[in-house]
Amino acid sequence: MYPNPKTMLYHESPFQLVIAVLMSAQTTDVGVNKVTPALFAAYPDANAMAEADVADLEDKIKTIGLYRNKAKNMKKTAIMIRDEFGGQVPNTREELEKLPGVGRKTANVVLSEAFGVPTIAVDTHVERVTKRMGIVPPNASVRETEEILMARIPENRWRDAHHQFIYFGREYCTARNPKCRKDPRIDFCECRVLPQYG
DNA sequence: ATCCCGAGGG
DNA sequence: CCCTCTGGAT
Repeated sequence: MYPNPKTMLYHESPFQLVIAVLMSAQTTDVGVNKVTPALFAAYPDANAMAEADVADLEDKIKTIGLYRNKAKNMKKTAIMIRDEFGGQVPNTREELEKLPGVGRKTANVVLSEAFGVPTIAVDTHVERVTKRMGIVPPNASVRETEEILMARIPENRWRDAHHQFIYFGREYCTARNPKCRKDPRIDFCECRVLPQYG
């Protein structure tokens, strides 16, 4: 199931991936993909976005959540990549997390998608799905969740597993009204009986 | 712990 | 109406 998993975020370079993932916080990838074509047409790389007017960045991404913070962080990130990383997106987690608006989850996505470094980025879907499945204890932090999953899953499958959890969470093991509740094939998922998942 | 924050779904 | 969406900074 879920063959050839990859990010759904539109991008044509590591820089565009950083910006797209930065924008995806608390926002659907469909919503991000709706604004990135025009955004990247105007500002295709770090040098261009570093010179952007923040008000214009806001205007171009206005339809996504948290857009003011994101527009500000996008410009700062572009400037930092231009001035401190020689115009190239850094390929270590430590450097990536120096970029404003880039935390561990975003850095992990960029590392695995752009640079082939195996990671498991823990987002809202990964956390919900793995906790419901019982792979991760309910009270585990995001960081603990990542470590438990890395210990449990072979390294060469980390990247795919990340996407598979997300697809499964999006389409089936949804936050509200999970499909398992009405699926006769499923009789093991605790969502069926535990009211807190209803 | 709180804030940011629009679109889409139920 | 309310909840959720590939979070991060303070």
